[in-house]
Amino acid sequence: MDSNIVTRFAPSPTGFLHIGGARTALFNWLLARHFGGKFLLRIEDTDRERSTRKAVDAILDGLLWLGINWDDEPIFQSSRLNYHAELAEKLVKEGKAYRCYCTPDELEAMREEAKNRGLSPKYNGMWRDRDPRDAPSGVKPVIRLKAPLEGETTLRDIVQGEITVSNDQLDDMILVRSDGTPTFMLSVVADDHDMGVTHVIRGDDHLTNTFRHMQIFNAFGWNIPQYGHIPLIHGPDGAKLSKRHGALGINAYRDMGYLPEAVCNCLLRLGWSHGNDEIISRDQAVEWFTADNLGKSASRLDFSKLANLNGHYMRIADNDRLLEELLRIIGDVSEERQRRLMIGMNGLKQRAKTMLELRDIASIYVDDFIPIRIDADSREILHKIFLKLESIQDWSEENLDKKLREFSAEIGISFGKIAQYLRNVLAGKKITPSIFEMLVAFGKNESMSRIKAVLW
RNA sequence: GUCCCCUUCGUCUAGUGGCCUAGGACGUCGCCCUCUCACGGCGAUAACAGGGAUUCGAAUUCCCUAGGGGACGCCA
Repeated sequence: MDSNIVTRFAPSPTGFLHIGGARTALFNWLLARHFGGKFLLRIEDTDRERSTRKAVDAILDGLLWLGINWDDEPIFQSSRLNYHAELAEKLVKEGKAYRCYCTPDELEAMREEAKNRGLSPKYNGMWRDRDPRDAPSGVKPVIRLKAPLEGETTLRDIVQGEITVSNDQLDDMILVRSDGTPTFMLSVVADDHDMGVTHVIRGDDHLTNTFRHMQIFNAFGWNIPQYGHIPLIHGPDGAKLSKRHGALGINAYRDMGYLPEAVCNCLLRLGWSHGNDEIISRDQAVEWFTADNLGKSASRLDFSKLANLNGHYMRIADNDRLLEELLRIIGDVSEERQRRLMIGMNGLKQRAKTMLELRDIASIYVDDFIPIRIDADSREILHKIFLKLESIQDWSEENLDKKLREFSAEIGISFGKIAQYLRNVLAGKKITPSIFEMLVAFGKNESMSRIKAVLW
């Protein structure tokens, strides 16, 4: 492998970019970046019924959000349909493919028969060597590949190792439909060849397709790319990912408050490892990633691990970036409140595992103040605290800390008690960042007026 | 039904014949730190699916069984 490697991600735009697709894209991207090659994008929109522009946008946005960029312009497979059909025609001329006039009913009967005989359900080659002059009139034919009948096909998969399948397991697949449009099998092969793709990492649900793809490559006499089939990601219950659990669009993860670098890191560790390393930056991943350490067994997405990773990336994230992202979630707030958020961000971000949690904790700096009610004893102590605070000029965390601890010793009330009063009065909550941080974030004026509002 | 793949703590994984009385991370549970909550630190918990074979020696190689997954369309 060298800098000439070309990888690709080829989603079909029939829905959003789900977590499995995102991981496939990430692996291909990393492989290309690691070796200084190219990462290309191909939109497989040949199923006109189900493909939508909206889905294309969702996929592109999702990739961009994850920081996965692609080289060259994305290729839309639909624009190459005629060309693909011509290629098939060429194979027919060369005797490597043929027209088949079977009806759906006949095909159904064949599969049924094969099944009854204990074989895998497949086409029986009925028109393979039949004279085209026997063609029934009025039936539009499909074009099928003359696949080898004997021998076996061996795939040297860069993840799964050597896999051999007997050729009699594979039937003469359809290359061109009766309406003249090429099938996925043909289009993928032709496009991968034309795009110069050298390495394909994809889900192992494609494993059996790969043997078919190889036969088509061979029919054309083209070089076959290196394949690496990675296991699918399963839901938390071990079953196939479905809408119920993790099969959400990547945008859903953003909505749940995850940072893209956390999602990437989590995805990267699902099926790939580098010794005992867990937290792996993007640059580090590019440096370390090769197909050698890809795992062969299926894995599940663990949200608590994602959350842990996300907490880490939030803690090391720039405060202004977090503020920007927070404002995106809660909408715009006054300058004064933004100022408080920025001052308090260090304390806020280490208490949140997701942006949503950050939003909740940050509410103390954003929500309108509602004075709590206190009893007479508390009022007396709070009044003393009020007078003390009023006398403090240097409104810094260090000085407030020093002065309030001295004060605690003077009046013989534990510092914990004092902190508890202040916390409750300033924020109206029992769980908050440090009281000094809040005092500074609110500023002396606001802090004093909040205490006043409770006292009187 | 046929073919293919997979199987180490609850989860993600390290491990490529001796360094493994199996390591790390998340989770969980304790303790410490401490103005609450977090963060951080320390510790505990917990796994080689089962059975054969090869070998002086097997989580690591081979075979069988079981369980799980995937593929068998004029979808991609």
